[in-house]
Amino acid sequence: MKCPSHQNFTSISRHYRAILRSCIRHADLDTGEKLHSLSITTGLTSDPNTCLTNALFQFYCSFGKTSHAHHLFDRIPHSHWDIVDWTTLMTCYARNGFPENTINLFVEMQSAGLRFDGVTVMCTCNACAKLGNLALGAQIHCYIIKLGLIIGVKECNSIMDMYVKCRKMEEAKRVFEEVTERSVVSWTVILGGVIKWEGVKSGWLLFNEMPERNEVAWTVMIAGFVENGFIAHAFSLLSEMIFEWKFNLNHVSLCSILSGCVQSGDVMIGEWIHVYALKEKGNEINIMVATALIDMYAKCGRIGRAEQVFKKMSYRNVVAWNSMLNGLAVHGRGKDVLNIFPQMVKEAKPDVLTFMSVLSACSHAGLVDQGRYYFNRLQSVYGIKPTIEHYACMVDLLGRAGFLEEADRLIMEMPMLPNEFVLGSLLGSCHVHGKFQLGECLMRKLVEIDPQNTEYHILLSNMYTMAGKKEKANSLRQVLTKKGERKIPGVSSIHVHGQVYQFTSGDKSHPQSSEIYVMLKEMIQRLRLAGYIPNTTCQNFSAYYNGEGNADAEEEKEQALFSHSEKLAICFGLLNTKPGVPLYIFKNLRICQDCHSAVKIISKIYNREITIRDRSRFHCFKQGLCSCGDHW
DNA sequence: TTAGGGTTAG
Repeated sequence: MKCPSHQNFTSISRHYRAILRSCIRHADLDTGEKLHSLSITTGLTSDPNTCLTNALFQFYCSFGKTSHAHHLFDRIPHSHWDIVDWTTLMTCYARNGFPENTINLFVEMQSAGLRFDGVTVMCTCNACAKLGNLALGAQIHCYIIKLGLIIGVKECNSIMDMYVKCRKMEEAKRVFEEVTERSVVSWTVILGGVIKWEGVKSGWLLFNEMPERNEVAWTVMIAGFVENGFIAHAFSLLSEMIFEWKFNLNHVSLCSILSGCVQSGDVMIGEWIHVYALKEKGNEINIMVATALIDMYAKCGRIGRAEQVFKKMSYRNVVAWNSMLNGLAVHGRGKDVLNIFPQMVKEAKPDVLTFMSVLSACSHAGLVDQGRYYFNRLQSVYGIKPTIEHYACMVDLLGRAGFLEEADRLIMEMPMLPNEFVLGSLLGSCHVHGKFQLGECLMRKLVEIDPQNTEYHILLSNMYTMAGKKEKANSLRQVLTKKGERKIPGVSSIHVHGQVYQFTSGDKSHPQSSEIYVMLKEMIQRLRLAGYIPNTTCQNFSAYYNGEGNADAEEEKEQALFSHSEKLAICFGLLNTKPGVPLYIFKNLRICQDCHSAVKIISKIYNREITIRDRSRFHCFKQGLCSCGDHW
């Protein structure tokens, strides 16, 4: 090919830049990339002085292609770098999930002696907010005050947001007070913080004080109600926003509200959002909304609905696949995860999270060989360096299945130091499989790593109790008494007719309490007739914590078991729903062994499907069986 | 270049 003359270069380069600007405007990544290839083959970009490099850099930044953008940034001669180039790359990193790179660039920029401007403040504070990096955020704020720099409302808003995300409400409010011309964004930043850190009720008072409210403010308020289980309020606000104020929900609002549903476990609002999204967009829902729907349905116990949404998607990226795989994994559908995984490989490149779902699916379903198979191929076949989370999944898988020595060996071979999740998981397995020596050794290490956590003492003490080693169990109790620490109380929530009801162990605060306890008594009788034997082996600590000092009496232990929060929630559900209606319960801790076997029988004798989401997974009880197949 | 609400885990 004949080499174009310099004049040609300049004119072609000008055309290319115009096309790239148009690609940005029309979200046309494909054409821009083709143009980039063409510019390389024709030698247009060989001269780094050309403005084309800068245009390509801007182009990749606008599409969030961080590595391409950074490569081009490096190709711009350093003498040509200006503050716009720096902040464009920093914003690109902050927006696309790499806020630590934004911070690194900020530090680099400072050491290069460049002064920062308002945009630098905004994107760096945004990165600090995302990372919870209060130290740097506050430092930038102090620097601005010290130098007496005059900044506008936008910069103030990002500083406020940084404080809000770092849970420094007083500082955020102080900045808010100082802003003379507050915008709707200033108010919304504070609103979000108040809802999160001071409660949804305080947020509601503030929302009503706001001089102006746009769709973001409405979305924040609604999501706040949904997250906190105020479903009726959320519904009335949603209809006011849409029908009276004529606001639309965009894909961000939809995702935000769906994420609230996941927090509170409410599926009613989630279904409403699903219908809205279908009405707006027909059959093709935005990929992020569809992914949020999959996550919401899966985490609200409706795995079948999640699968329906997933199957209807015409294009599925790695995030969509991960949501589906994770949903199936927490529902104990390990075999399905392994069955659809080859399909995923054809459609998207599996990442770190994919394998966490695959390995935890194997773990929850007891598929040891398959787990080993994928773990051994992580690096060699999929090019993924195993993280500590992968090791934790693997230790969990091996430990649950009784391969404790293999799990222990794996911990020794790990290239990083084990954390409390890895060791805690193995201690749990020692508890199940009665391995004292290993258990004792693990607990010593765990106490060093995480001295505040009392769960490990409880586990080990229960192990001693089960083995009849009362002295050792008692000495551990004394350690806890000295420390004065208390166990996190178990709370179960149940959704009935769009309302959330919460129960703690032995709870008598509900207005229907007497009815609930009558129901409970009757239920225990029916359970006993059906062959249920209370499992009090792990009960000594609960009774102890309930303040029942003479907890040795078997009957007291049984009573404590009977009033576990999930049993109370089930009684409430049975009393307040029609026969055959499935019950959905959410628990903050792991379901105990006794409740697990009791609920299996309850599902049969009351002919109800009962789904319990505990801290780590779902248990769907149906006709005397649990979907976890007792692997948990 | 332009602040606030957003999808996968822990």
